[in-house]
Parts: sequence; structure tokens; C-alpha cells
Amino acid sequence: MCRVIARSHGDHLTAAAITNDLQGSADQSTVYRTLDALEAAGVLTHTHLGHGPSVYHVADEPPHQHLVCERCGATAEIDPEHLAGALARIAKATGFVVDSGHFALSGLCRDCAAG
Amino acid sequence: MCRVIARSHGDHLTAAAITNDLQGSADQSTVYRTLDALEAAGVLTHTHLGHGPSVYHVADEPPHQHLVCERCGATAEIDPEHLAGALARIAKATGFVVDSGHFALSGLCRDCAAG
DNA sequence: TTTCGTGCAAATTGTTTGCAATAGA
DNA sequence: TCTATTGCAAACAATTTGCACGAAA
Repeated sequence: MCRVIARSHGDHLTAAAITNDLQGSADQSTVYRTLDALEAAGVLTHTHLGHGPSVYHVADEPPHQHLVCERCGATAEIDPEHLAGALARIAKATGFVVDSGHFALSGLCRDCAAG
Repeated sequence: MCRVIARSHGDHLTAAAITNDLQGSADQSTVYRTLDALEAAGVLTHTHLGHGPSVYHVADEPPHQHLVCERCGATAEIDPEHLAGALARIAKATGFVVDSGHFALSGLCRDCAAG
């Protein structure tokens, strides 16, 4: 299973996709348990892209902020720096340290916003 | 059911809470269907606070941005203006029109961040 | 032998759907 | 009567759990 994840470097995999890639060599509860362990160990992180399943990716990738279109499901990745100033201000005002990457920002992509 | 929602003005109710408040006078599928209809009509909106159920609130409330602590579940509401500049920049750069209120921002509250 | 990792199946949570019974226009 | 709204139960998706079995220390 680690091979599948290593091979996926740069990708965003769902637990189901991994289970599937493994073609029976590990069952879905094992996949979830392993994913949990790897995440606790700091090797992986997961992100909620929207309503569907979470996606996992290796933690040493450059940080990125996900955008998901509510209507068509299109996704984009942006530099989290875009939010840094706002999040710093929020931290100062409220004490909350926001991890903006954990949940995608949802909205409308250019096409859906235009349509 | 509309009475329950009207009475809740300013609150954030889960579908389960509404069903519960209704004490059997409407079943959970009816609640979801009504919520959908009211949302399509623009009367309500829903927000994903994190992992649990969505919360619904009347659409004419002043807009607010939710913050949820990943560790202890504490929530806070802030003025969405904090994000306006960043979101405008994102829109300009990517075409994405972000609806930051649809998903809460997750992170650590002051206490959990300190601990 | 004692412990750990795994598979399997079943439970959980939040939400949706099919369908027949019912209420309204 | 024809249509729209319900309730009920079952389906669903994503994830978690209980438990017994097999491998490994």
C-alpha cells in the first residue's frame, strides 16, 4: 500500500481509490487504519474537497489551497499565500489558528460563475 | 416546521435537531425535503461546520464566517470582511468566485493552539 | 505464548430515494 | 379525480468498530 501512495506522489487519492488500486491485497478497513497511522506519523495529510470522500496526499508536497466548484466539481489549486494575510488577521482578532488547507474553499469556477 | 425555523432565527440548526423539535410532526425525509425546498427558494442556506451534520440558518441573517476548532469543536463567527481582500485576489487570479461561508474554516482555537 | 496486523462483516452517521398511502386543489 | 406531500423503510456513501484468526516476536 505504501508503494501505491509513493507512486501517487503529487496526487490526491481517496481511500476508495487506494483500496481499489490494491486489488484485494488490503481491505478497506486496513487502508483506513494505515492512512490514519501514516497521518498520525506526519507522512500524510488529508483534505476535504467537498461533499465526497477525503483525499490524501503526502505531507512533504508544497502546501496548496484547494478550490472546488460547487456546481461542476472542477478543482483548482492555488498558493496558500493568497490567504496568509487574512488568516493572520483572523488569528490576531480571534486567537484561531486556521488551517485553510484542511477544507477546500468552495465556490463557483469561472465557467459556472459566468453561466 | 417553519415555525421551528422561524423561532430559531439567529441559530444554526441541524436537520436532526429540527426533526427532533418537531416531535414526530414531520419525519426526517420530510425535513430534508423541506429544507431543500426552502434553500432553493433562497429562504435558508446551509453550512458545513466540519465533520458532523450541516447546519441551516435563515438567509437574511447578516453574513458570517464560521471558524471551527479541529480539536475541541469550539466554533466562532467572524466578519467575512476579513477574507474579502484575499477572495477578491483569488477571483482575479483564477476566476473562482469563492463562497467562503459554505464550509467553515477549520483550525485550532486559542486554547487548543496554546495547549 | 502474547501481541499485533488483518480481513470480514456489521454498525454508525448523515442524507437520499422508491413507493404506497394521504391530503389537497 | 388528479396531483402534490407525506411517512416509512430501505438504500447510500464514507468511515469506523468488534471480533476472531493468523503471522510475527
